[in-house]
Amino acid sequence: MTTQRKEALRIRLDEAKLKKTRHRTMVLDVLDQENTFLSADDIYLKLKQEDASVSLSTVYRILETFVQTGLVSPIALDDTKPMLYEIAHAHHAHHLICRQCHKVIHVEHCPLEHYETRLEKAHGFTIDEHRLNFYGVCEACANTDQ
Amino acid sequence: MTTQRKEALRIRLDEAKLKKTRHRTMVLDVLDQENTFLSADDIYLKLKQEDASVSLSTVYRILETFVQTGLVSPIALDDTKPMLYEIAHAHHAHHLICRQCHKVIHVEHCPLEHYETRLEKAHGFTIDEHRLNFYGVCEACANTDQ
DNA sequence: GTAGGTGCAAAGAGTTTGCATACGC
DNA sequence: GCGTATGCAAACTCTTTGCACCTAC
Repeated sequence: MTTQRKEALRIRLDEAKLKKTRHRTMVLDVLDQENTFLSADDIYLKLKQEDASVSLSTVYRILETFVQTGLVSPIALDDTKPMLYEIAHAHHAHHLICRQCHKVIHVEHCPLEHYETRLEKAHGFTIDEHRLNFYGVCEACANTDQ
Repeated sequence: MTTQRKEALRIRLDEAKLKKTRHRTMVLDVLDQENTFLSADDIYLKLKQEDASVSLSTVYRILETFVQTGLVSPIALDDTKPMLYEIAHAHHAHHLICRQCHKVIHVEHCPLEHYETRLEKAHGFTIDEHRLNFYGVCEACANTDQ
């Protein structure tokens, strides 16, 4: 990790009003670099490669903190057991998720804004969030299949 | 459970090519009656009220069978730990989920069909399914809040 | 009668927690 | 130096599995 990059990560922790510890910086770095859904264990293993002295429970605690401060979003993908996490994106986004390679494509455009208002009126519901994911097979996997 | 209702449930099991056991009928009955998301444990407790001799592992095994035959859909709701299940609906549906009482409103209309085609072309992705859930507060909960 | 469904207990996976120590501010 | 982050181990929750027995067909 370059000094410059490290500094950028530390600034983001600072903005979230969190102590800038080595482990938090590393977890944020991994999530930011990968830019995909990762489990606590995925992150733990990656950290291990750089620094032997990390514990899985710390990763869980850091992720909990990050979720609460909005740095990271938890994602209940499909019917997978371990909870997955991704770096929070500035914009509300949807996902195209490949069932084979688990690659995730982020779709920033949201077609549902007007529809949401209609739903609220129709059902007397106050909506604060929606989650939309598409599942299928990406181009690369479709090609390697044959 | 009336004889008539029991018979209707048994026919549905038969159509799924499953042996019509007492426990399977009961699990299907609970899911059908409640028409909401239930965890394996929720179902287990309800069955216990009618019949003491049921085990939780049987409920899990029945749910797995039902999911495979398409009678029931597993739902990874939000960031909840236990997996939830609901009776499979004939039509693709979306959900309005109340964060307070966990009531679920089913929305049968889907505004995404054309959008999905556009996405497929734009990203070279073959989409086989999408999941759309709205989170917020229902009318009843909003009223009791004050 | 046979294939497969079920109960029980034990194991497994993922996650959380208590406590002593280490570290950021 | 104070408050909190962390490591370790143990506990906890949800789910699966092995095996003997039972039930639907």
